[in-house]
Amino acid sequence: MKKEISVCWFRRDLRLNDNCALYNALCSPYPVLAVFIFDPEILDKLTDRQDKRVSFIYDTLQLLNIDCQRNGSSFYLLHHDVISAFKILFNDFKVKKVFLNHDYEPYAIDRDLRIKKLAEDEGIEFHTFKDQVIFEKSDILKSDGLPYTVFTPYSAKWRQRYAEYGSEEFPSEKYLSNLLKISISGVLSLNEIGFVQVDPGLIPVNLHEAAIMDYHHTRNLPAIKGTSQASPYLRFGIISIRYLVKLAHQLNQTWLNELIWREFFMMIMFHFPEVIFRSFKRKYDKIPWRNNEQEFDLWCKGETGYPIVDAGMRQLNETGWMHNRVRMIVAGFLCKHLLIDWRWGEAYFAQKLLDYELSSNNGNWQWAAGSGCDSAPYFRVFNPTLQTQKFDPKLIYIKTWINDFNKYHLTPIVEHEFARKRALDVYKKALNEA
DNA sequence: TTTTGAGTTGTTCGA
DNA sequence: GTCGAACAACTCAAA
Repeated sequence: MKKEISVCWFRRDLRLNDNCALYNALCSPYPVLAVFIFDPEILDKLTDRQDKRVSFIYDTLQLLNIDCQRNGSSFYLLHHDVISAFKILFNDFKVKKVFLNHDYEPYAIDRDLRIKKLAEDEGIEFHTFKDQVIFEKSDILKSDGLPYTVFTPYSAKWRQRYAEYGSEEFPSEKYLSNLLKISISGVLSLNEIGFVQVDPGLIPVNLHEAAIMDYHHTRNLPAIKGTSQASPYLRFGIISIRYLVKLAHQLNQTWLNELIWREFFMMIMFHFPEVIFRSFKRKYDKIPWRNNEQEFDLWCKGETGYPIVDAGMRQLNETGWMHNRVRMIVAGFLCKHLLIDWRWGEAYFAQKLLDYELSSNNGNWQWAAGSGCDSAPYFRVFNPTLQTQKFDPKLIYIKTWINDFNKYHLTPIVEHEFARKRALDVYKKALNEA
């Protein structure tokens, strides 16, 4: 007689505390099996067999497994396409209910619908929840019922809603004794998934009250730890968004705004999934990008001859993280100075960033290129030298990421004033003709 | 329906 | 050195 259970399918919510789907699963009448599926459809697209993010996920799952074991359970890891994985689960157990948290990316929406159908065809209940954002999909709409495309009014409505409803709580951690009592032998290794174990080298999160309260003063200075560096943890749901928003709401409205931007871009992608391939402002797809591959390669390697750009790219290449101010500078440089399609930069960041998240990466690249909703006006061209004077005047950040700065004598890939005028001309012409 | 005010993060130029 | 205007109009959101 197979055991009757509920399955909680983890994806980008890798925590046992304050997890909405897990909480609801644990409150179901059946013991809960925690499951993670290494999805070949996602993993096979990764070019680096030493991808730090895979190790990061794997390490996190090991920790969750230890917590499960404390409760007499195990975290069940599978490596199959999702349909096969669920067929295995449905075969090995008498699964009564499946619980999971929403994921808003087009691939994930389609994937989850396929599993929903598979489950329901077997007479298994399929329950999904909002967990990775405070407000999702169409929670925040204009008075005419359409989604916002301008951040500031969206943000105002978001705050108003948050003030009205506050934050819900899903104390899943209190009910872990309802996990299925099971011991799984032969735990899946990273090698079996096709990856090599590496140290993700994560920077610890800085959520000290004082740091958050100073955020609006320090966030633009890449040489100091003025940002929370929470993004990789938030991206995989290791930290709960409800917890971060609560902190932000109490401590710093500028920081809260950044969390609202995250939800804004997720909402934009949900309603306008075509932004993955096209400019939000379609006119901007008329820009004749130069797309010089040698120049792109130099940008990737951090050899443009502009120290602030090169330092940023080297920080990204070495650590998988880049300070936000510097992300704007390097992104603007690629699009404006080099006139390279923002999609190229977006794809490179997607490969490298530990905190890579489709909607934020896309939204921010389109912002830098000027093509996004509510983006920088096209004639705003960052001057790398001025940006350095303003935000890294003592060259501390630059010297941190450019080894032996005294021997750094790269000729600038393009002269600023020339590139600025060229960008303004090309953009102006393309937008006027469109 | 029309009007009004506003719109993440800058830079350059010239008075 | 400081400051306002130009950069470019255009679209959005709300009253």
